[in-house]
Amino acid sequence: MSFEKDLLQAKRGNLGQLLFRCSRLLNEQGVSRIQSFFPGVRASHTSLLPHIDLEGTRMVELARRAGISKQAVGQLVQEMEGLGLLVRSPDPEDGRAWRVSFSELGRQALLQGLAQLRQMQQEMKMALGRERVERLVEDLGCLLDYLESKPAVTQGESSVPG
Amino acid sequence: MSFEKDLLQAKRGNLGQLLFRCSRLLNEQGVSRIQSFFPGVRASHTSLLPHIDLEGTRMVELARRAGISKQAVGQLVQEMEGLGLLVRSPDPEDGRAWRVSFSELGRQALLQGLAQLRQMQQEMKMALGRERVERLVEDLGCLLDYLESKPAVTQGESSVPG
DNA sequence: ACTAGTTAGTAAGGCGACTTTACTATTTTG
DNA sequence: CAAAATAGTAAAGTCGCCTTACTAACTAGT
Repeated sequence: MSFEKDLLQAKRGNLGQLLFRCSRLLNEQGVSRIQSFFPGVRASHTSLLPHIDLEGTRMVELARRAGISKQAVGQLVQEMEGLGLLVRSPDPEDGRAWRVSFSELGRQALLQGLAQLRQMQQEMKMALGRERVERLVEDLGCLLDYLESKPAVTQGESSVPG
Repeated sequence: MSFEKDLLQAKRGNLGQLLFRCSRLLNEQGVSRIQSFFPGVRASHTSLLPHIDLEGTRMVELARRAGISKQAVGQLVQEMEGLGLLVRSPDPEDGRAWRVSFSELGRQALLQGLAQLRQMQQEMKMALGRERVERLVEDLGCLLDYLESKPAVTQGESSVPG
């Protein structure tokens, strides 16, 4: 039970740490690229985009898909509506509901954003090799499936020493 | 230039999205395990732990290593000191400075936490295969090196349509 | 048709994890 | 020894959420 050894081992090759830092860096770089040609957009906005269907999506459905509260979605949508990227139109089938969809400007901005992402991935492939990047995507997909399948915490009590 | 096609392609196999979600899930599961036998610890606390040396580390150095402000470190350290996990002692070489180090309880709690992490990684290897997990760690290491070597934004202006 | 219960969305306030700006107390340097 | 740098603290602000509490609209049961 050598504390130092455990500690050292934990520092290098810690999957969680690696994931966290990669995720943060990649996200920062992506967002800063997008902001450079579309100021006002923030990182949190982008989390909603992949969940908006072309024919429009209800806010409650966006909240469900993104895993955040209706109120948070409300705020994000309001901000992006203010930027002219999204539009809300009343749901024809339900007087309480609204459908959120892309404006024409939003569609074009999104296309630009996607082009940036493709370029980033391209640069990454040039630096790391196409194979490695594709392998990474595949392995991460497996990992995500695994993590999402885990039913929260499966653990008996442990005693706290001291 | 089909919008639908681009959108669909972006949704599946998006490295950023994968990283973000894996990172978040893994972190949540790890923290919830740790909390189950050591309540009061929060996710943000753990971000500091790998940077605390055995012989103690100055707060300004912790801030530098963790990439956050001195004030943020100050708050985290204060909270963990309150939990009895860390201790601050005046730096013998500098009257302004304090050295942050683990208390005996903190060391034991950390050992338990590390054991949990090892167990998580073990379960993961059983589910995904040892090879895949090790490959993932290695590839993520490469990706991190690449991302950290990038000098912020290298980009010319793009015109915003509209 | 009318009440009861559910659902879509809004409002207000709070919290966690930071940051910025401004400060004090030391230390180093010229 | 004065000037600049550095370690840490204090206070207030920001961002991205959540919880609680509501209104308005829809749906089902009688």
